[in-house]
Amino acid sequence: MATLSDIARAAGVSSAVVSRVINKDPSLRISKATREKVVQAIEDLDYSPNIAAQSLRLSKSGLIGILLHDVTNPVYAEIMRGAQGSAVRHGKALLVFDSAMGEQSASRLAAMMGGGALDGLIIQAAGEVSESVLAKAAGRKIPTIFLQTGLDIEGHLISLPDEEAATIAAAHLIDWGHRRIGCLATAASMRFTKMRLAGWRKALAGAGLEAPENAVVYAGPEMAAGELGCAKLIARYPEITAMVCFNVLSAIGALKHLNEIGRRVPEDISIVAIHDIPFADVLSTPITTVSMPLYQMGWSAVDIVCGSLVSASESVVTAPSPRLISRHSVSRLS
Amino acid sequence: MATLSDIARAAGVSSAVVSRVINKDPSLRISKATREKVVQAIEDLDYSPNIAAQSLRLSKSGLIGILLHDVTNPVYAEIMRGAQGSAVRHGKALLVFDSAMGEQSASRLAAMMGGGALDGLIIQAAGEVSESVLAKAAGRKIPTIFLQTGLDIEGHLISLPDEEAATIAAAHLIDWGHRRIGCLATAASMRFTKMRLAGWRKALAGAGLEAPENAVVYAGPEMAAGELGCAKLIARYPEITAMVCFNVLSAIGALKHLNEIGRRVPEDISIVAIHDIPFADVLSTPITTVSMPLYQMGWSAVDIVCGSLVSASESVVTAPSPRLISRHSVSRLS
DNA sequence: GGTGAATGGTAATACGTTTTACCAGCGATT
DNA sequence: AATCGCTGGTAAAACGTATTACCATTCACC
Repeated sequence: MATLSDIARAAGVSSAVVSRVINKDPSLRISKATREKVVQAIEDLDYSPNIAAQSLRLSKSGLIGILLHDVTNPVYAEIMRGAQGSAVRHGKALLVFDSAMGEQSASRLAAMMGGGALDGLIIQAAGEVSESVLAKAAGRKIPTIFLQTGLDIEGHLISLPDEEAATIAAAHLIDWGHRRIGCLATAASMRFTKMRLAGWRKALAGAGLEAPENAVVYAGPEMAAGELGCAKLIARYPEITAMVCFNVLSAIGALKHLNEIGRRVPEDISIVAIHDIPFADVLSTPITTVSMPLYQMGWSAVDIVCGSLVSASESVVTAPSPRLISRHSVSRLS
Repeated sequence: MATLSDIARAAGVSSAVVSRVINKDPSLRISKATREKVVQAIEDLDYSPNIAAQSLRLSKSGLIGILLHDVTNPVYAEIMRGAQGSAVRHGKALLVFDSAMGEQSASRLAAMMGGGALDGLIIQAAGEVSESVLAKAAGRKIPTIFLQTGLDIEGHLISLPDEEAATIAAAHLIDWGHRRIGCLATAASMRFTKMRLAGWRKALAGAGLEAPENAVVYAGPEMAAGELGCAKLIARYPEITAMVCFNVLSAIGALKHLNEIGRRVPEDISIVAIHDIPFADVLSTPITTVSMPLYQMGWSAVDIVCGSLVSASESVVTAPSPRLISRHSVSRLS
C-alpha cells in the first residue's frame, strides 16, 4: 500500500534516494545517516515495491513461462520442479501452462507474450504449441528454450543424452539374452524420438542384430497411449521378447495391457523404460528403467533464460548421466 | 513493441479512442469508420497491450498464485490442473510455487504478494506457509483460499467431503469382514486429517467396533513417509488386518514396505486409500481407493478467487461425490 | 583565497495504459 | 434564434518506479 514517495516523505528525502537505497546502487553515494532513516521508514511502513510499476519501468517482469504437455505426468512434473528451483534462486517466478488443457491455455500464453509479461519462455510441449505464440516470442526477442525438441524458430535447444539412454536400455536387454526387441517409441516427429531410435538401433547393430521396421510403434507419453501402443506392437511383431519404452508412463500403460491379456512380465515379455519414477518399485512388476537428468534439465533451462549460463544454441544436459536401474521387468534368456 | 500511441498515430486518432476500441466499452460511442481504422492499425502493427502498464493502471495483474506442497505428487498435480483450467477460462494465469522447494519459494511468493502482483492466492500447503506471506495477503486484501486446511487468518476455506470419504473406506473394510482396522493418517494438525479420522471412527462405531488410539499413525503425504508410517503402525498395532491410508501416495509407500517385509496385500493386510490415481491398476497389488473431486476443488478455488462463485467463508466441493473404486487390495475375511 | 573535485542530494521525465473531464459540431426542439 | 441533447472525439492526469541530468555544499590544495 505504501509507495516510494510515502517512504520519501516519511524519511524526509526525495524518492530518488529511497530508490537508490533499495537497489543498493554502489556507484551512488548515500550518507550513513540518511540510509538509516530510509531503512527505518521502509520498516515502519512495511513497504515493498510495486511489481507492476517496476515491470513497466524496467521492461522486466520477473516472470518465466513454461509450457508443459501435461503436469500430471511425473516426468514433466520433475522438469517443472527443477525449473521452479532455479527460478526462485534467480528471483523469478514460474508461470505454468498445461497444453493438455486445450487451446485456451496457449492463447493465454500468447497474450502474455505479446504483452511483454514474460522474461523467458520454456517450451516442453513443442509438438502442440501454436505458431503465433512463438512468433510473438521471437518478435519480442524473448529468450526461448525448447526442451528436447526444437522448432524452426530461433531459440535454444536443450536435449538429454537420448541416444545414450536408449542404447543403455537396449544393450541391457541384449546382454540378458534378448534378440527380438521392440520399441514403444514416442511421437515420430520429435527429435528425441529419433535420437532414442538411433540409440536403440545402435545397440542392436552392435550385437549384430537387425532392427526391423515393424518393431517400432509410436505412441504418446500417456498411460492410455502406452496400452494401445503395446497392443499394436505385439500384433505387428509377435515374436518379440522385450521392448524399450521411451516414456515410463507409456511403459506403465504397456504393463497394464500385458497384465490384462495375460502376458507375464518379465517371463513372457521384458520391459525397460526411459525415465525413472519413485514408485517404480511398487508396480505389478517393478520396472527396470534408465534414469535421466530431468530435474537438471528444468534447472538449466531457467539458468539459460536468466542468462547465467551462457552456451551455444544447443546443449545437452549430461549430469548426472543416464543410469540403468535394474528391477524385475527383465528376464534372463541365456 | 508497438504502443497504444503508435496505433493512435497510425489511425489518426487519439490514444483514448484506441483504448476504447480495444476494451469495447459499450457506453462510449465510436463511429464505425474510426473503429475500423483503429482495428486495421492494430492488425497492421501487430499490437498487443503492455501487461505491466495495464497492471499498474488497473491494479490487477491477471495472476493467481498457488502454493502446493509438492507438484510431483499426482494428487496435488490434479488440483493444480483444475486450477489451471479455471484460470485460463477467466483470462488469468497461474503462478505455481512448490513449498517443497524450500524457504526461497515462499519468500519469492511473499515478495510478489507485497508488490501487489497477485490477484489471488490459493494455499494448499497450509502447514508450512510462513505467516508473513499471509499477513501481506491480508494486508493487501487479496482474496485468499485455503485448500482443505485453513489458518487463523482471513480467507475462504474449501474442503472435500473428508469425513464421508473415510467412512466409505472404513465401512468397505468392515463390510468385507475386517475388525481391526488401522489408520495411516496425514499430519495431525491438518483439519482434513481430523475430519477423516472422525469418518473412520464413525464407521467403526457404526459396526460396534472400538477405535483404539494406537491404531492411528500420522505421516506425511509422501511415499517415504508412508513406508515409515506403515512400519510404525504395524509395530504399534500388530493385530491389524487392514488400514485406511489418507493419501494414496503414502498408501503406495505402505505397500512398498509391506512388500519388503514379506507381508502380502491383501492376504495378510488390506489397504484402502483416499484419492484415486491413474496407475492404481498397475501396482503390485491394485489398490482400492476412494476417489475425491480434486480437479473440481482446484477449479472452484480459482472460481472463488475470481469472484465468479460467491459463497460463504467455507465450502465443500461435493461433486462428483466420493466413490469407492474396488480393486484387489482388500481381502474378504468373512 | 580562489579553483577543482568530491560528496550527498533533488527535480523531472519516461515507461504504456485507462479514465475523467471536457469540447466541438450539429440536428432537432421550443 | 436560442437552447438542448446527442455524437464522436481529445487532452491530460494518474498509477509507482528507476534514472538521467542537475545543483548545492564542503573540502583540499596550491
